[in-house]
Amino acid sequence: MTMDSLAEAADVGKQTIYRWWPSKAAVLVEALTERALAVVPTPDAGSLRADLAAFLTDSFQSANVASVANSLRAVMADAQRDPDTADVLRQFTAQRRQALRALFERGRRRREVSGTADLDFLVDLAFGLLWYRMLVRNAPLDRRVALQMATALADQAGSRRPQPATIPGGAREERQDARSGTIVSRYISRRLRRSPATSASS
Amino acid sequence: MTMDSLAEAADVGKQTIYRWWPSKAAVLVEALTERALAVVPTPDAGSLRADLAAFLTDSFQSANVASVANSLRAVMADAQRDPDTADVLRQFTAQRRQALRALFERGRRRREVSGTADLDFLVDLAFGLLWYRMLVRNAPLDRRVALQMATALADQAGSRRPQPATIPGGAREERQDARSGTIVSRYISRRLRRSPATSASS
DNA sequence: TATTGTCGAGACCATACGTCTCGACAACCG
DNA sequence: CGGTTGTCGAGACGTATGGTCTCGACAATA
Repeated sequence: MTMDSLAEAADVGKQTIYRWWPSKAAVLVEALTERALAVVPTPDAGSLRADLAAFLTDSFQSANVASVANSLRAVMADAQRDPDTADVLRQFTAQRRQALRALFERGRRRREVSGTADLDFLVDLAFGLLWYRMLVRNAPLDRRVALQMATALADQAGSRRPQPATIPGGAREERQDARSGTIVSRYISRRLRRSPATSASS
Repeated sequence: MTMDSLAEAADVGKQTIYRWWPSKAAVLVEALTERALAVVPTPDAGSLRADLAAFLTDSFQSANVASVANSLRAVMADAQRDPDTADVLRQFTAQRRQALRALFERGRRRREVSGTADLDFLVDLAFGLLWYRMLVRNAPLDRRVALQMATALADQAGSRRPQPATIPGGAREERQDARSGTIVSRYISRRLRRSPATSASS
């Protein structure tokens, strides 16, 4: 997924790509957005579970197409280093979350979703598993899992359990470490100080 | 999170780090593993939900410490480019999943978990949301969310709903695209062919 | 005092994003 | 028909970063 290989595959100069798009992430996300909108529509399937099953089946199937998954993985990786890429990724994921959230809101109008259900939480459950398995590659993302997810989400959405109240003093921001250095540099110092010969020198 | 900055922060030469660890990912994961084992124990809290609440509260809290989250994000990003880093990350996540899975298995002995519950699915729900919010940074990972997750997981684990059968022809492997090039290079070609002046040249 | 092994420092190589330059070519204009 | 302008493909270049290599310094030991 390098820009050189993309330019060569598209038979254009690298500079031409940068003439029309501001960054690598912009191109990837634009192509992915177009595909997502084309492939994963949200017709009314009659029930919340059926809506979810259709959306998730299509989404999971896209995650099984190598070049789609590779593009998503590349954007996610770059987003961890470049704030601009992170912004682009956030816009893309917000759009995808909104598409799924709309299904829950439709279900709410059908009285299939309880008034206390936390839709953001449920949406992130779905995309969380999708991204986790796509990034870690520890388990498949097949149709069975999509249906399982649809059932679990519809079940949770309908349950009338009260949500826990927001804790007043809850730490929302990332806390910077108190002591100097990161946990890693401190770990390195400590590990080397204590008889480095016993270290994991595999 | 560059190796130069880590070496400087630890007051050692870069080569010294590479003398005792095979790669950057190895150092990060070793430090993270030590911290995870030290900070997130798994005592028996009496019930499945209480066990989950303790584990998830601690895990989410760690994800709110900047240097821990940054290290995890760096390993995840590098794993998408380097197969060796991917292996190290898979070992780390497998260990974390096993720790959480053990809580469900304890719950199963307590008859709090139904025999048909898919523990791998439930475990990936939890870590999926944790990683998703840590990587995308779209919503907080506070104690309220941890408790919400504990409730939802305990609920799903106890439900006696039959799991969908595995689809026989389910595509487990990533399919390589049929046509040549990736969806991105094809998108670039198409977009530039059709009046590039109308493109998103923001 | 001489030998040996590890250390810190920094040069070095490879990769990849993004920029800059240059010659070619097509469209348009006088 | 010939000149101007703007975009194109190709590729050199700058920068950042992971990982390797080299070298002088120093500590332990005989």
